[in-house]
Amino acid sequence: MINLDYKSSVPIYEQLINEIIRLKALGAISGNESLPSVRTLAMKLSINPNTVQRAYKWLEEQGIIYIAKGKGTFLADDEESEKAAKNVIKNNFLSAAKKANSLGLTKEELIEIIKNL
Amino acid sequence: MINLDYKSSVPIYEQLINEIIRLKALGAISGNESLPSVRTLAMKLSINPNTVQRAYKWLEEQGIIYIAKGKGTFLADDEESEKAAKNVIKNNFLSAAKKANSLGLTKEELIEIIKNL
Amino acid sequence: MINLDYKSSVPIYEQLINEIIRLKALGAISGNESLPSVRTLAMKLSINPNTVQRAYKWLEEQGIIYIAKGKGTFLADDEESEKAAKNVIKNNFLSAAKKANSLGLTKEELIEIIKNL
Amino acid sequence: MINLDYKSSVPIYEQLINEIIRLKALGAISGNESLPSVRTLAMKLSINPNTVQRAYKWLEEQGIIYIAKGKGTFLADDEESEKAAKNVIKNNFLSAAKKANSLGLTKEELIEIIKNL
DNA sequence: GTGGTCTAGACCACC
DNA sequence: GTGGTCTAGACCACG
Repeated sequence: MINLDYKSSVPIYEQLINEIIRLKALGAISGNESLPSVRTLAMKLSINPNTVQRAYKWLEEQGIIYIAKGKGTFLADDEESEKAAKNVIKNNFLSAAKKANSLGLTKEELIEIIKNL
Repeated sequence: MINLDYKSSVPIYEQLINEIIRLKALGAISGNESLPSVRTLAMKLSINPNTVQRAYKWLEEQGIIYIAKGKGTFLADDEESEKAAKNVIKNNFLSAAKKANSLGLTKEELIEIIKNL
Repeated sequence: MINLDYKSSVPIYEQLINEIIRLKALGAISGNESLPSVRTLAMKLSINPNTVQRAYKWLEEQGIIYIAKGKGTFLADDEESEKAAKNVIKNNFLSAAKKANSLGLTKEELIEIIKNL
Repeated sequence: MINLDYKSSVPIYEQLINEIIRLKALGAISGNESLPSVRTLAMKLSINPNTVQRAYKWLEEQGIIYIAKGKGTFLADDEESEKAAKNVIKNNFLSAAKKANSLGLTKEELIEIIKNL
């Protein structure tokens, strides 16, 4: 199930990207399974088709999904897709960690925070 | 030394906030020391005074600096300033960690990333 | 109806904040209703969009309204909004009461004043 | 003893006014007693003489002190001074109460706040 | 269309 | 001199 927070300052298209990655990580959707069409998903979520398109496009650029014109949109091959998604997430987390570290938090403090998640 | 990337999508005032926190963490500026005036810093960085002021105001709201109208802007007492800054940084890092975790990275994977920083 | 005193020493954005809270308290606007766009309100009040935005941003930080980028600005859910607004007002009144008390007015005198409002 | 908070957003001259009224209310200084000269007080508090002057001037306008040229500055006649000071404080508190009331707090809520001071 | 950021430059209060 | 507010008007990201 895709959850969006329309009040959040995080752009909807970004939330949508995260939700799709999250559902994949949970196993709720899996390799080569087809995703709803842009229009269908937009209607279901009451959002603008452009917004869905934007999310799909980004996911395709990262190799997480692939778009077969005229046929539909699909999760990429399991292994490849998995790797691509993890890479994106790792990089985001990495830069957040680097930033916190450069701003004065030690590695030990960072690890402590994670343990208490 | 303050470095800004004028082309970045990260707002300048936000970069400026980070830079000031970073300089404090490095010990380049410390307790109760005065910061450049809004106008002076704006000229030095070739940005608008309003942008500097926005950064200063935010830092004051967080308790990292304090502003004495008509006199100038100063770092808060070391202890207080330190605590306020750490809080901000921790919260930022915490939400990044939560996100990565919800998107499928385990705590162990996160810790591994930090160790390799 | 929003009333501003352009000659007052009270900043316009602050007056605007108060007016919006007041209209909410009066029930003139209520839960999840949309507020005028930044530009529209600025034109109606003959003030600068930046000034409206500053008020909106502050109200959002307090949880009284929420801002959906690209869509508009809305009152928060009734309950949440109510609580946030009361908090702000209480704090303001509290500091005024503390001040009057420290300057020599007894609690009884303060209560007397309120009864005669 | 006069206490000023140089970090506060409240202007120094206003804090000084409050402190003098407070000391009078506490009985630490009383009727027709002389106040320090502008210069002396400015030096003692490490502030600008203009700032002291401004506070004295305002207090005189309100009838709380009187300035005898060449002789010094004095608290006004006890009764008169008392009344003038109370008036100022009452008016300030009154407008704060009115504001809170118009923004949605009932008289009962206001009284409750005062009881818990 | 919406809000978010930024510039250029003005005027004010405070010290 | 300092910071605080405001205007006029630009450009951008988002839906």
